[in-house]
Amino acid sequence: MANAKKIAELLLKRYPSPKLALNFSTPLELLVATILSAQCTDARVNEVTRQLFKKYRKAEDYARADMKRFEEEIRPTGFYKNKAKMIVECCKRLVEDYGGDVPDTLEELTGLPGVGRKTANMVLGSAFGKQTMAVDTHVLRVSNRLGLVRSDDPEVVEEGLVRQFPKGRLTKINLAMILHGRETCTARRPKCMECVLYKECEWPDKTGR
DNA sequence: CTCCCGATAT
DNA sequence: ATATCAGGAG
Repeated sequence: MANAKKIAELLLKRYPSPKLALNFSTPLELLVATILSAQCTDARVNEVTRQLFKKYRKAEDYARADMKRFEEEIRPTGFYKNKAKMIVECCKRLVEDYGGDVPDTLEELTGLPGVGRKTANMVLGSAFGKQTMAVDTHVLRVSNRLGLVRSDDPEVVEEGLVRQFPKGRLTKINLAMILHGRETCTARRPKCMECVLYKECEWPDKTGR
């Protein structure tokens, strides 16, 4: 079993104040941006939301959106028909059940259309200041390579990481892991030689490059 | 399990 | 040419 305490310490030293690369200023904006980010780079999401957030400011705005127009507005993020439907349906529900506000519990968030566990944890952690571990593709990969939790089931990884890391720093560690996965422990050609976790890592395929 | 979707790195 | 990119629904 990998040394979670040591890994957390090194990770936070490398990323002292890690933040999401997604641009947002409200829980609703983060919710929309996170849905758009599925299988898409954060840079592209930010390009799209820069325009989108000027036009759609409240859940009511999305709930009333013209589907065809909205699909075109988010098209570059891919999966645009699904995402458009998810966001609009989700916001209709926000209006009907939550007075247009974004709820702040895991149960309520995952009950919304288009909102899975990863999206819910991301919103809770970065928009509501709660301590959560959102397991996306980066966290999944980094956790498995390090040997922290070996599973391809995001929920299993989440529970394992929550158990091993200090509760009060979960969100920071979460964001640091995401940055580490994006910049260093990349899916293709990870930069093992510049990795601050090299000595803690149990991955057998560490390239010598 | 498949499908949704386009762009980019390798 | 193929894997992958801040996933989730049916």
